[in-house]
Amino acid sequence: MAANTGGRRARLRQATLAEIHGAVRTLLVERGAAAVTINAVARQVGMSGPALYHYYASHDELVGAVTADFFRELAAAMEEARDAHADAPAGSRILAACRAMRAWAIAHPAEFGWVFASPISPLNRQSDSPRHQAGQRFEQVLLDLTVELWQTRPFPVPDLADLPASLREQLTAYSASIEGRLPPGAAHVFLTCWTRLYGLLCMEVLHQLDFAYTDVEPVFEECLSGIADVLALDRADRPTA
Amino acid sequence: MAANTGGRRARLRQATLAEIHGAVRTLLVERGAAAVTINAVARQVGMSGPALYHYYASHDELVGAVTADFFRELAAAMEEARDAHADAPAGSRILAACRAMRAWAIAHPAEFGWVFASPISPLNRQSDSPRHQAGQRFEQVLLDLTVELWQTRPFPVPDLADLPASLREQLTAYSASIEGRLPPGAAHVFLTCWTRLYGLLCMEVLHQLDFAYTDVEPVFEECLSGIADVLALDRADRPTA
DNA sequence: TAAGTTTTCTAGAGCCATTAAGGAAGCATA
DNA sequence: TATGCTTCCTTAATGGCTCTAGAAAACTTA
Repeated sequence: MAANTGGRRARLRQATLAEIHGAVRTLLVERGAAAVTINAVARQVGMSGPALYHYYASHDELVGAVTADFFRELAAAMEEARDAHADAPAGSRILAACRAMRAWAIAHPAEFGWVFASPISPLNRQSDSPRHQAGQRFEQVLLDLTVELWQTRPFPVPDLADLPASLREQLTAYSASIEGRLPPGAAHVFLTCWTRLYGLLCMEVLHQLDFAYTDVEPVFEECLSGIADVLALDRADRPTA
Repeated sequence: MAANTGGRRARLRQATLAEIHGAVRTLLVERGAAAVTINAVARQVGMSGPALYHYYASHDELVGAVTADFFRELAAAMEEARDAHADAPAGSRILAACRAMRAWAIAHPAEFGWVFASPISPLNRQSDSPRHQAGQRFEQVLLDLTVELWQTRPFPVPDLADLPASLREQLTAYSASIEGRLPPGAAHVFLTCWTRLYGLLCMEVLHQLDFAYTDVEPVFEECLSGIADVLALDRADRPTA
């Protein structure tokens, strides 16, 4: 199946894969998730339905592969924002990365919905799936930045003794899972910020805020401002949008 | 189509509708959303697929009708929590209703996922759809409680002049849409709390927190505690879980 | 009992995912 | 150059799905 990575055959295969991914995305954006069927994708790239099974073993796998693309694209957008001012303090780069995340979501609502606001099939939840891998790289971006902030300018953390035992244990486990790069208390702050950000974007994309807001942007900025408070960022570290 | 509401036919029809709703729910809970097909539901109630079209015009409409059930059930659970201690201050009843919301979500994850964490079809977004109606009743619960709190023990609100113009306009519009029961500043506080609560539950249900938490309960309690702070609730108004 | 209404059925069109079996073309080796 | 392996693609077929159409059955009412 997997040919030598350099040959002509391999290059053709890569081109076909790219075309397939493009067709999936086009269908998703223009006609919705339900329109992304194996048959429709195959038609779009000019082959018969079953031929697609030479590239992906199932519909789920195809969806997972393209979703991984989206994760990588989103991560790249955030990394670009992060690195645009490499000399700026970590705090302002965190906010820049968050804004980049929302900007990508606004520019690509269909893709964002697929990435975040849709149930993940069991296949794609396996830790060796491309989707899971790409998701981890994405999570890494904000985590890395938070670690950097923690090391250069530690933010206030709650007293572990004040937290319920169950939460303390979970935070300790999570801290260990990121090789202790953040101690449990700092991990708690990180996760709190992450939850607020992610929750708000999820709701926006799922149209759960439509009943009150037509433009979520100022709400998002207020959320960022809350995050900046929690992370004790200087006023100087808070570029205004 | 619609018979006299009292007759024997009408009663039979109601019974069949109830049986259909029950079958949908069973399939959803036991075999997932993808298993809820017109054919499977019909098989479950012992009729042929097309017969179901005498009750609902489409798969979407059926899903919307059952989702409306779930909204009503959730709203009822919250109302029950709210009314369990009718003499308690509004603040503690708000927290009780929030806990009831999460309790229902935990007890009925599949249903909750359908209600909140799934894209809404255009049909069910129409304001005359049962789903939309039931959703409004649900939203009412926390809104009513917040209005009561605002009237009995007003919480601090931000200075409108400090908010961006766009947000101010949207809040004014929202305040008008609820007949001014909350002024724009109070509406802002309400929506902020609502967003946090909803966002966290959404993420929990969508398994977006699995990478860090195995048990979200203490995280939820912390979120509630934050809400209690924003609403300036007394310590006495904060029953511990 | 006769007419009308409501419910249900079968048949079928047109999708879908997926599997099976086989043909054509590229490519390496004898 | 001839042979055989690999890759890519095809058609055919299975069994599911939504939804439509038209006929039959059941029940209500006059």
